Amino acid sequence: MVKMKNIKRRLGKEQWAAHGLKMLGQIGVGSLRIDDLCRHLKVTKGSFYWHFKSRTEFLNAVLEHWKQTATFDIIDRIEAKGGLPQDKILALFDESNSGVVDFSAEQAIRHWAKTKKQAAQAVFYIDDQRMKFLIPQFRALGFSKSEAETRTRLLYSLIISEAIIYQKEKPANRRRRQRQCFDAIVFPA
Amino acid sequence: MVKMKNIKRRLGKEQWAAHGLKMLGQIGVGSLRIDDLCRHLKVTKGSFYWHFKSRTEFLNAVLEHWKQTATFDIIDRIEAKGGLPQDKILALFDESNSGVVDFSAEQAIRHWAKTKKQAAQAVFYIDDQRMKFLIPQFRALGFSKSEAETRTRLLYSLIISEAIIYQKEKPANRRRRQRQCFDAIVFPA
DNA sequence: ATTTGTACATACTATTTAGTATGGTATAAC
DNA sequence: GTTATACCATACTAAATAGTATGTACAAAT
Repeated sequence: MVKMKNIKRRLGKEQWAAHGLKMLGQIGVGSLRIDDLCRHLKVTKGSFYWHFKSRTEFLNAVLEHWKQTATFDIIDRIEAKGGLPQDKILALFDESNSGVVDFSAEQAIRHWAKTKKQAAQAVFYIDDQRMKFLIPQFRALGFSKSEAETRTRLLYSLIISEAIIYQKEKPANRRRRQRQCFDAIVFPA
Repeated sequence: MVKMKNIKRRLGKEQWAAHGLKMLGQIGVGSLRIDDLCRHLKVTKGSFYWHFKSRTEFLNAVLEHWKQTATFDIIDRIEAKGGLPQDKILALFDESNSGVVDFSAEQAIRHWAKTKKQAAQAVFYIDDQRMKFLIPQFRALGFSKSEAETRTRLLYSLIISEAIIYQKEKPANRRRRQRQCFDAIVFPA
């Protein structure tokens, strides 16, 4: 009754948010113009301002969408799949770099967090959630509490950096290099 | 018509670039407005457009300033000081996190690199320079070529992440945590 | 003291942009 | 069918913004 199917042409809030997140990742908050967004979605501002009362409200929706898709959904998928601790760790690492999930907005949002408190809170919360997921996996591998925290930090730093540092490598080379870094963290000699 | 009563200090290109870089780190390229920059420097656009023929040209100058201050100057200082390999590595790590050098623009520029080819080239070049500095230090510590590259990557990822991941820790705690990560990379058990 | 070149102010234009007002259209519910 | 609601277009306004034109102030060299 309440739920309504989305037919091709007409857009819902989620689709606006999804496209907003995509643009955010490409050009950043400061450059995100409503006109451009509308042009990209082939609609006009009349539509935009029906869904959102302001640019700010829209950006908040984008932020929520990011929290959901770039963290909760990923962790849910991994937990549902199950497996050994090292498999879960590897799964998180892979999802972050295989383009399955769009990590291009990470950078933009982290920078955005410097000026917007809401973005800062979201980023802090998300970092915490992701690391809280990783720590028990390392503990299950036999690392001490302190060691598990350190290894989590190292791996999380690697994940973030891989999403941020510009690479010119061929995919195969990159994967081999990433694997070496991964092993150095998860399976220290 | 109004006479100038106050003697103001006049600005050079470097000072414009330095303030530009500072603003860039705070708000990002997309939000960097010339009017704001002028207001911040307490001058008007007449001055700005005397030094730079356009916003784009100004941003290029900012980029050059970043390359100089955030990389070349740092490496020069460390090399001048000398010391053991592990000391140089630690020095680079410390300079990146101790607020001695303003790393706040790193994020902004890396994101900027997604849309501006010149920024992308600069970032790639700078990453390469920094890692090229680190690799020989690890080799001097006895690591194999492959191992040295992996450890360099891990440390560099840590450096970038520490500059990007929002922290709420007390400085003392943070330094201890960083030290543990550092040791895990440089002095593996 | 006059000239020269650097640095800045003031006042303007053209364009872009967020947001509004209002009317139209497609779809689901009746 | 008709109606209600969700979605979108058109046409505006006011403010912001990049860039220009022109005149002024100051310091150093001549």
